[in-house]
Amino acid sequence: MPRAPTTADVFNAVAEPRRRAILDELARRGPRDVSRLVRSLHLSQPTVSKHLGVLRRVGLVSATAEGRRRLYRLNAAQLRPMHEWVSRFERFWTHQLDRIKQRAEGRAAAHRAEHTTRN
Amino acid sequence: MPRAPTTADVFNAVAEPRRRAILDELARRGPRDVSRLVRSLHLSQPTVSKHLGVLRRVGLVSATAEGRRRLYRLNAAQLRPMHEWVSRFERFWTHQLDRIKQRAEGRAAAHRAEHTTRN
DNA sequence: TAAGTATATGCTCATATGGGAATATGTCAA
DNA sequence: TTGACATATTCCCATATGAGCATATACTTA
Repeated sequence: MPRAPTTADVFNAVAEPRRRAILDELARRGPRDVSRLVRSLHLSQPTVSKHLGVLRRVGLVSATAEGRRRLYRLNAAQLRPMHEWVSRFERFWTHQLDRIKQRAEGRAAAHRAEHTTRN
Repeated sequence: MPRAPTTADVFNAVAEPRRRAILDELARRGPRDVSRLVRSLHLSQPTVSKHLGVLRRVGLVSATAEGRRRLYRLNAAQLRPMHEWVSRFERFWTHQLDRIKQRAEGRAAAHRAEHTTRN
């Protein structure tokens, strides 16, 4: 079974640096039309449109026709599951205690490894 | 310029569901060797090894030789930049106030687009 | 209606991916 | 040593991607 259709989920959509750039831009400056994004991100128009297409498909942005231009607006709520997923790991670098525990485990394993075998 | 080598960064590494599963497992149960992961995740051994390879390359896990098996251990700190990036969007779904503000910005921008310059 | 502007799409190309199967490598046990 | 186990790597294949270019679409304005 080859790779699954990727750009169909938020994690993959956001894995593309330029798509993150687009989201950043929309978050910072509010709704923007395509040409404006093209100018601020220094990308070709088709490239921007395609990335916006991916973001739209996963619901991270929505577009409203505004004459012949299209206003894209951030729909950040779709990032929530991702935020929740990463947040589950927050404790690993936040709490001193966990850091210590983790290091201790590390040492134990290293110690074990050192003595069980000779490499 | 075709696509950039992807699995070279954390965002991409984590875009793969099975790789997230591996990280989840390591986070929940602590260090694990490959066969154990193979069994709990119901994936083939080569598949697991390959995914671990990607995770290792981006620093999300580290391995210590433990006899003929290899103990993989989570290195969640690498997720921090990602956590920080997503967190910047947290306000969009957390605070009622921001939600309202966002809509207001949206309207303002729409208004501007309609009335200001023609590109 | 005919240009002109703003966006979206289609096509092609080079490359990345992930899985499966087979195999290499390294390690332990008898 | 030899054979069993644990893990990594290689090869092949089908498919996904992203970029550039050209073109289709839509709306707007002269």
